Amino acid sequence: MKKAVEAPAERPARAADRIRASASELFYREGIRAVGVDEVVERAGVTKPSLYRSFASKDELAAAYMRDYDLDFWEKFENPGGKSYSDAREHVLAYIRVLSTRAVRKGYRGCGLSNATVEYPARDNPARQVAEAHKKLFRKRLRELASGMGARHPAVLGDALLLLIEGIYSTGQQSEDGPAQSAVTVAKLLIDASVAKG
Amino acid sequence: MKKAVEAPAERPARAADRIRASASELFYREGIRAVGVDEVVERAGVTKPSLYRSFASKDELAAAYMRDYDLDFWEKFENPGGKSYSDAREHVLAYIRVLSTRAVRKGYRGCGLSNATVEYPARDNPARQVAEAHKKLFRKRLRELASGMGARHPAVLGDALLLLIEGIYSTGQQSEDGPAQSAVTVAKLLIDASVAKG
DNA sequence: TGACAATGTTACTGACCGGTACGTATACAC
DNA sequence: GTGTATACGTACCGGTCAGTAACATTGTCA
Repeated sequence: MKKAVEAPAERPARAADRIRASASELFYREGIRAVGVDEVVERAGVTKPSLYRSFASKDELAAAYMRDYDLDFWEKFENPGGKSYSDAREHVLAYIRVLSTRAVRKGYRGCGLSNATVEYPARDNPARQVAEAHKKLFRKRLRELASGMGARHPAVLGDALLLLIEGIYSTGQQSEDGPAQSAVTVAKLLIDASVAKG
Repeated sequence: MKKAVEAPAERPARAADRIRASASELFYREGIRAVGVDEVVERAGVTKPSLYRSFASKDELAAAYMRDYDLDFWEKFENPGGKSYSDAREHVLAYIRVLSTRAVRKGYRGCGLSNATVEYPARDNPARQVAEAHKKLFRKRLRELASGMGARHPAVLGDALLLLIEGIYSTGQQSEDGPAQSAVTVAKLLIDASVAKG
């Protein structure tokens, strides 16, 4: 036997990676301030010094969480439900459909980036800075898609969609069966009213 | 001389009231978890035992903050800009106008109730419970106003307005000059598209 | 004057927080 | 083997957190 049949590609998983995964889950579910570094390392099955070898501080770990979240977001946004879309209208509607389905379910926690902005009002916080940069790009992307839909005022439709989506993030964690139920209908209304007919 | 010219109506201000005021300001501006009880009492100019004579715990103080915020909110919502409105459409638009003006300014911190929901995901948290109850009522009130506008589907228009407003709260604290700029335009679009013409 | 209520003063607790000094195990190089 | 680098753990630090015990002080009303 060469290498045994077990462990085909499962490397030991670096401590830093385990910590990132653990932090992402805990920070998202419970909030960043609510989770101590001890809890993060315990869940990761490592020890505290391992955390501080890879991350300068808890704030920097939070920033890493933001970057991971950002990456994950764009994957979900650009391929909602695992599919890719060429039509801008269908693209956005698909994202909102998937999102609002999640958002009316129990335990939904909204957008990790928006939540971090609530937890850290100070502009110089590393996590917040990642979140702010993300939101700026997201706004630009939505304007782009609004343009692709043929909106009379792409900036306005882009903003409208952004406000709607952030509204879903927010209300989704305030109650189950919240207004996110109506999100797809509202989005259609918004788009149709913004796109020149004929 | 009777009572001297000074102090016309400024009673000493009960410790509990000073604490409520101090907590409201600090909790709103910096977040509840970010502010310690020591900071609250110091700003109030009182001492810690005074806090715990009037409030059972920090969580209960936070709940009191939520109730104060709730009261303040309804005053602002029902009389936007200090005026009262009989027309539902004008009423909602006036609120959104005032809100979005605040929301594009530096240092805006969104809705204290929504923020508390982000900080405390656990359903049994006292502050969160007040916030959840508030949001339920707010949704109902918006549906009522949508009905007053003559919407074809008041539930949908109510939800649309709620999603929009929560979107303003959220994006307003993510950046200055955010999408809240477009909020009034979007609200008009939404209302006009939802109300039967003719 | 005396009694009561509200508040301040001081000092403390135990738990938890973020962060670190320092020792240890493994693996590969020579 | 011995050196060396990497990756990790044990044990601890000082500070801050929410919350409390015991007592002193004040103002008010009778």
